[in-house]
Amino acid sequence: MDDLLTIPPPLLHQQVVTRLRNLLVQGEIAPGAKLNERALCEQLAISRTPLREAIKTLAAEGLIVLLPNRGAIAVMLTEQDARDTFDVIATLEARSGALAAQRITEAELVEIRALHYEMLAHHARRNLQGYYHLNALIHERINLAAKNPVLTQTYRAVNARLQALRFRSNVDEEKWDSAVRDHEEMLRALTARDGDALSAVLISHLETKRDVVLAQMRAIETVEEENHGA
Amino acid sequence: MDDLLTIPPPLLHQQVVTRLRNLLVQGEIAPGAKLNERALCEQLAISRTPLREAIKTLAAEGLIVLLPNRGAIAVMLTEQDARDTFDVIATLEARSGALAAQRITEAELVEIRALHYEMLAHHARRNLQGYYHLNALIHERINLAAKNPVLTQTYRAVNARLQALRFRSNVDEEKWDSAVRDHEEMLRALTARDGDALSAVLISHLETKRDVVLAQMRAIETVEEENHGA
DNA sequence: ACATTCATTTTTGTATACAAAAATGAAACA
DNA sequence: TGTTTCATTTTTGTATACAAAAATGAATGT
Repeated sequence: MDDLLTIPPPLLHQQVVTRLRNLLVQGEIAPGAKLNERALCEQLAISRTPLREAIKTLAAEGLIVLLPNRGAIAVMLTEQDARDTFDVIATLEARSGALAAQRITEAELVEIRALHYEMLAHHARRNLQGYYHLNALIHERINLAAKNPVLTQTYRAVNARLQALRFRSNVDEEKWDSAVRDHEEMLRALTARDGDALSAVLISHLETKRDVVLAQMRAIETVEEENHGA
Repeated sequence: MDDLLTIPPPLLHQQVVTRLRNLLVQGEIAPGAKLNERALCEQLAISRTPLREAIKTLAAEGLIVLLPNRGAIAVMLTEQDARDTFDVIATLEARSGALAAQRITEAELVEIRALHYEMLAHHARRNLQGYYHLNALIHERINLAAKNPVLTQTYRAVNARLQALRFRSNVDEEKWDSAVRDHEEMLRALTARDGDALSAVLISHLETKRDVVLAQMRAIETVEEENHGA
C-alpha cells in the first residue's frame, strides 16, 4: 500500500521563503538592509538557486524590494507607506469582521474568547511581547472565522509588511489600555453577531495602532537624525 | 556626465513575468494547464533560471499553483474561489471609491468621464472586447484616484486572477445594460464627491459581475460534463 | 481484458559555471 | 585635502550540469 499519509519534506525554496520571511518580519534583517546572496547562502547552507527563487517570492509579497542589477533590500516603509498599508489592513479587517459575525461558529467564538483572556493576562503583567502575540492571533482568528481564503491570504500578505514595524515597541500606557477596551468591544460584537459594530471597532482599533506606529517611526527617525548631526 | 536618463533594459525574469502573466490572464494558458518548463523555455527563448524565478513570482501573486516535484499549473478557480475573490475585490473597490471621492482631481475626473463615453460607444456597437477594456480602465482609474499605492497593488494582484474568467464571454444583454447604468451612477457619485454612493454602486456592480461570471462558469461546467458523458 | 511491475524516459529541483554589471580602492591629478 | 580615473574585486544575472523524483509504457501475470 502506498503511504498516503507521509508528507514529503517541503522543497528547499519553500523552507527558505519561510525562514527569510521570519527574519524580515522579526526585524533580524533590518528594514533597508541589503540581502547579500553569498552571505545568505552560507548562513542558510543552500545554493543560490533556491535562495533567489525565495527572494522573488518575497518580493511579490512586498517584503523585499528588487533593485535591478543591484540585488534586493528589505522594504523600508515610509510614513506614508505605513499609512496606506494601515488603510488597506483596516479595510480588509472590517470586511473580515462583517463576515465573521455572520459565519463564526460557537467553537470558534469560544476559542477566541479564551485567547482574549490569555491576552488580558499578558496585559495585566505588562508583557508586551506576549500581548502582541495573542493580539495577532485574535485578529487572525477573526479573519479565519470569515471563511474566505482569498481574504485571509490577502490580509496575511499585506499585514506581513507591518509586522516588522510593530515588533519592537514601547507603548503609550493609555493607548494600550484603550486597545484592550477595543478588544472587549470586539468580543461583545462577535458574541452578538453584530457585524457593523465589529467592523466599526476594528477600524477605530487600527487607527489607534496606526497612530502608535507612526509615533514610533517619528521617534526613531528623530534619534537617527540626532546621531547624524552628532 | 552620467546619462541619468537612459533606462537599462528590464531584467529577463521581469520580462518573463509580464509575458507569462499576459498568457495566463488572457487564457492562452488555460486554467488548470500544466506549465512545462522545457516547452516554455523554448517558446520564450530563455533558460530555466529566469523562467523558474518568474513562476515563483506568479505563484506568489496567485496566478499559478505550485505542485511540489510536479511543477506548476495555471490556477483553476472553483465557483467558491470566484465568489471569495469577488468579495475581496468588492471590498477593495468600495474603499477605492470612498477614497477617490475625497481625493480625485478635476483632471482625473475629466479623463474618467472621457473613458466612460468611449465605453458607451463600445456598448452601443455591442463590441464586448472593447467594452471590457474600457471598463477595466475606468475601474483602474478610480482606484488610482484613491492615491493609495498599497491599495492599487493589492487590487491589481487580486483582480488579475479574475481576468482570465472575464475575458471570453457572451453577456446577458439585460445585465450588460444594467452594468452600463451602474457606470452612469458611478460617474454621478464621483462628480458629486459622494463616497458612500460610489462605494454602494461599486459593490452592487460587482455583485452583478459576479453573477454573470458564475453563470458562465456553470454553463462551461455543464458543457464539459456533457462532453464527458458523450 | 485488466492490473501490476519495473526499466526507461521525462521533468523537476538544486548546484555550479560563466558573463556582465556594479562596487571598491589605489594611483594620479588639481 | 579632495576628486577623478581605471584596474581589480565583488556581486548579480543567466545558462548549464547534475541529481532526484515522477511519468511513461512495455512486459508479465492473473
